[in-house]
Amino acid sequence: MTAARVRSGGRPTLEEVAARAGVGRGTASRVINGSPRVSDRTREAVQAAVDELGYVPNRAARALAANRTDAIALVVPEPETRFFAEPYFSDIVRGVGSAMADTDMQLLLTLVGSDRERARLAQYLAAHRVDGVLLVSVHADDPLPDLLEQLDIPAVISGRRSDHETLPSVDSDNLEGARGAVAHLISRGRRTIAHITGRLDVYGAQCRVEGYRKALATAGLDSDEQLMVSGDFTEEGGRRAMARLLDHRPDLDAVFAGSDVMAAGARQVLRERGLTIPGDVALIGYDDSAIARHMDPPLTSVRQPIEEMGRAMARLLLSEIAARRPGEVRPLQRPQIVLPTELVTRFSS
Amino acid sequence: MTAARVRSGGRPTLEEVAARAGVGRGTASRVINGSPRVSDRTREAVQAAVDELGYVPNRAARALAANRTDAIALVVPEPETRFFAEPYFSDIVRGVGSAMADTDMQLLLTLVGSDRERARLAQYLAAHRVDGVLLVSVHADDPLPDLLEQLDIPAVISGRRSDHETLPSVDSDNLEGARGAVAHLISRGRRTIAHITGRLDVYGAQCRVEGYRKALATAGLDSDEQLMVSGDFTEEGGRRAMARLLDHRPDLDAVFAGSDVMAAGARQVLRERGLTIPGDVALIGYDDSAIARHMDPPLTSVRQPIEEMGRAMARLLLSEIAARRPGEVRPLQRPQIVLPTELVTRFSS
DNA sequence: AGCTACGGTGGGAGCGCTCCCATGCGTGAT
DNA sequence: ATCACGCATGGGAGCGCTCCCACCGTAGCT
Repeated sequence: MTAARVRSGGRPTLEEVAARAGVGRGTASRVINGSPRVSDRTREAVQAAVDELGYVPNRAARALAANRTDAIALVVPEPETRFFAEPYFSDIVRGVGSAMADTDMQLLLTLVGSDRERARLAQYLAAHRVDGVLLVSVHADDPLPDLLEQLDIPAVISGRRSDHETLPSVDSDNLEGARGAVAHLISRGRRTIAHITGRLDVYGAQCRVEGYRKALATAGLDSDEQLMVSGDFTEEGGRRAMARLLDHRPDLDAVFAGSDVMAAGARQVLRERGLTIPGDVALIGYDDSAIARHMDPPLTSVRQPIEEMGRAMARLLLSEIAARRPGEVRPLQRPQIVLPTELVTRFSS
Repeated sequence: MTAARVRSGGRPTLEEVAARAGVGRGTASRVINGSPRVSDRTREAVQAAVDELGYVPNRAARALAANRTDAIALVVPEPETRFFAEPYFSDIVRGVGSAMADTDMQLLLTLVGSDRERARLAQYLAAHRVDGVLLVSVHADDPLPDLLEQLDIPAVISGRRSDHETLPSVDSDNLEGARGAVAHLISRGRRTIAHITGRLDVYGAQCRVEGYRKALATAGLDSDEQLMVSGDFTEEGGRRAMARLLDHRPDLDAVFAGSDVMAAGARQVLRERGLTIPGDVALIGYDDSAIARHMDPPLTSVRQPIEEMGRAMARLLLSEIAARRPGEVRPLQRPQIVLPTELVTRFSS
C-alpha cells in the first residue's frame, strides 16, 4: 500500500528519504540514529538524501514508536518568588539551555503554583510525558521528589534537601562560601561578626550557618548565639534581624547576611542608626545579585555559579537518561555535584 | 488483531477505556475531546472509565494522528542579556505560564544564541514541531518574524518592531509611560528636563523619546536637542550620557532615563559631581526593576505590566492557533495589544 | 406503512517512526 | 569446494491516537 506514495507537499518522511537513497526504511532509520551497523556507502547515500530533502524526523512519530519523548521538564514551584528573583531563574535557564543546545532534547518549562497544578503535574509525570525532570528550589517536605523516585523517572535536584540527599543533585558549596566570607571579614580585622540567617528549614541556609561557625572557630572567636538571628530571606526580615542584633550586641563590627536582600534590609537599619558601612560595620551578602552591585556602598557578596549549576544539572540528567536507554553502557556520573562559590569583594567590607 | 489485547502493566490506552465503558474507540475519543455528538449516558460511562483507569491521553500518538503538537515555543534571543535581567524574563514566563495553566498546551523554552542555533530553530519551525511561537525581544532586523510569516506559523511578538507591525503583538504604552513620567517631573516644578535614551533602533526607545517630547510640548517647555543623549541601555552608557548632559546643560534640574540601569549610571555621575537627588536633580528610570527599589535614594520608575503582557501574548497566540483549527469559528482577537504602564513614585523625584 | 433524515455509534485506515525478524550475501574455516 | 557464521539490509508489525465513512435505529414526514 505504501508503495505508491506520492511526494506530498508537506515535510518529507523517512520513507521518502529511503526511496531517494535507494535503501529500505530500516536502513535509513539506522543512519539517522547513528547506528554503527551500516556500511559507509549506504550511510553517505542516506545522508545525501536527508540533506537534499531537508528531512527532519517527526518527533511525535519517533516518540510514539520508541516510547520516549526526547523532552525534559524544568519544574519551578511558582509561589517561590525568591527563585524568580535575579539571579536564579534566568541563570539556571541559561545554563540548562546551553547544556542542551547540542542535544535534540526539548526543554519544557513547568510552573507549579496551586495544588491543582501540582496534581496535574503528577498526572503528567505518571503518564511519562517527559524523559526526565529538573527540580529547582525544592522544600524539604515537598512530595514531588519522592513521587519521581517512585515513578522511576530520572530527576536531578538543585540544592540538596539534606546531607543525605537521595536524588542526584547539584549544589553550591554553601558552607565554604559562608566560611570564606566570614574569614574575609576576620582578615580585615573584624572581631564581632553577626550572621543574619535565611530560613533554617532550607538546607543551604543551615550550611551557611555552619560555615559561619567554622570560620569563627578557626579564628578562635566568640560564637555568641546572640550574634545569630534569622531574617527569613526577606528584606523586612533583614531589617528586623539587624535591629535586634544592634539592640543585643551594639558592639558588633561586621554582619554576614545569608542573602543580598536581607543585607539590603540590614543596610537600611544601619543607616538609620547612623552607622557607616564599612566604617562602623562591614556588611557581606550572598547571591551577588543586582542589588549587591547597585547598593550604596556596593555590597561584597558570595557568588554562586548558578549558570554552571544549571549546566551541570542538565548534563547530569541527560547522562542519567542515557544510562537507562537500552544498549547504553556509559558509566553514570557521580550523582552529587557541589560547585565552588566565589567571594566578590566590593566596598561594603 | 487488536481484539485480544491484554491489560498491559503500563498506562491505559483509549482502547482500554472504550472497552471498559462498553463503547467503541471512536466514541471514547469523542468524549475525551469534548465533541457534542455524544449522548449523555455514553459520555458519563466513558468519563467514569477514564477516572477509574486514570487515563491520560498519549501526547505523541495524538500529535501524530492529528498533525499538531499542542506545544508552543517561547523563543528567547540569548545574546540579549538585557532581556534576562529583572524584571523581563521571569515575569514574561510567569505570565505565559499562568495563561497556559488551564490549557494542556506545553511551553517549550528555546534559547537561540549562536547562528548555528538559529539555523536549528529555523529547521525546527519548518518541521512544524510547535503549534505557535512567542517571540520576545526581537530586533528590527531579525529575520525570524518573516520566516514565521512565510511558514504560516502562528506567532506573537512582544514589543512592536515599528508602528506598522505586521505580526500580532503585545506591547506596553511606551509613549504614554514616558509622557507620564516627564509630566510628573513638570508637575513637581522641574523645568529643564533631560532624557537619556535607549538605543534608538529599538522602537520602544523611540516611543519613549516621543513621549518625552510630547510632555515638554504640552507644558510649553524647551526641547533642546542638547537635553537628549543616548545611553544605549547600559550603565556605562548612562554614566557617559549624564556626564555629557551636565557638561552641556549644567542648568538641568531633572533627568528621565530610558531604563533603570541607565539611571543607575546617571546617579553615580550626579553624586560624583556633588549634586543631590532629588534636591538638585530629580531622576526617573524605566522598568521598575530591583535596582530602582534598592537605589539610594529609591528611584521613581515606570513600571510595565510585564507579567500581564506575557499573559496577553499567550492568550493571543492560543486564540490564533484555535482559529486555524478546522471547525473553529471563534473570532480572532484584535492582534495589536497595547497595555498601560504605571509610574511608581519613590524618592528620587 | 413506507420513505427520508439525522443523531449516535463502531471501527478501518493511517499518521511516521522504531523494533525486530527474516533474508541474502560475503567471508573464513574445514 | 562446502558449510557455517555474521554483517548489512528490507520491510512487517505495531506504537495510540484522530479522522472519517458506513451503519444502525428512531423520529418525522407523506
